[in-house]
Amino acid sequence: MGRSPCCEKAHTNKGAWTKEEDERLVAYIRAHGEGCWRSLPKAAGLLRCGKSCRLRWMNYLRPDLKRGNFTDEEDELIIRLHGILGNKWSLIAGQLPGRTDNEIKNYWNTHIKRKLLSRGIDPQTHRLLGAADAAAPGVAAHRVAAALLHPMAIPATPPAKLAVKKPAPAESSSDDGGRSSTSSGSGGGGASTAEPRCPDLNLDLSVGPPAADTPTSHSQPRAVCLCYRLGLHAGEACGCQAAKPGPQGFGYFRPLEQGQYI
DNA sequence: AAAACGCCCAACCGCCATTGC
DNA sequence: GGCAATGGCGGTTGGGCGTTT
Repeated sequence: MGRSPCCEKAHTNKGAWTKEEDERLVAYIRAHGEGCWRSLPKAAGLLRCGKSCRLRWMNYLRPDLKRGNFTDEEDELIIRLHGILGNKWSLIAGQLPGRTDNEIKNYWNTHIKRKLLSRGIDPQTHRLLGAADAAAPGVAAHRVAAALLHPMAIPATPPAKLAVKKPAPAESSSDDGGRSSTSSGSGGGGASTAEPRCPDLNLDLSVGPPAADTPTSHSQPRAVCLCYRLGLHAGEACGCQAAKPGPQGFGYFRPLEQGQYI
């Protein structure tokens, strides 16, 4: 069941953008804002597919983008977030102001993977390379790797899929909003289901040595609830908002401020 | 100096989720 | 409820550029 192409490829440019195309796109968005990407190319006089325009704007032309090398702090943050979120580049990008998912993805593939490998850590699983077999039941070797990376927060396994849905359709995209509202603003899907989301994340943020018998029992349980960051407040749809570090052991973290990192 | 090689990153592609009719 | 349109995301590709031989 193939889908129709997003545009008439016969009449669209491909490949690198020219300066003139960039200027047209920027001028149009400045005048009209980010609107319907489908119709934007025609309205802006561009022979480009709408998706291509969106990508160009998001990844290159947006005025709030931070260019230049990643700092060591950003490096470590990406590593830690990847440990929590897996290849959810848009979610990771949501935690790094001025960075795009594409940029982070590229940076991961070109730099961080090698960096982790040089540390003897599998970049995909965040486990120590070759140590998984030796791990005793319930004592995952990657916790050791996680501890090497950072004293907190590496999950037992990256979540296969975060149950993320837009909490409310009300706010349309604005500035970075399209991305951040979809990414960090999502997660409200839980609002429609009684099923607690956070336990699904399987966040294992133990710091000390885990209890030998059960993987989920920790002497000093500690976890980050991303629900808050994802836009859930006051107990919406989250089993962990009970969240006093109580029986469930979930800590409840404030959303990050600008320039503040996990 | 030139060819070969490797790296980096912008852009494309295909799929999935959401929205509107 | 079903379908099509659209937006968004993650994986992959390929051209440009710097480095090595």
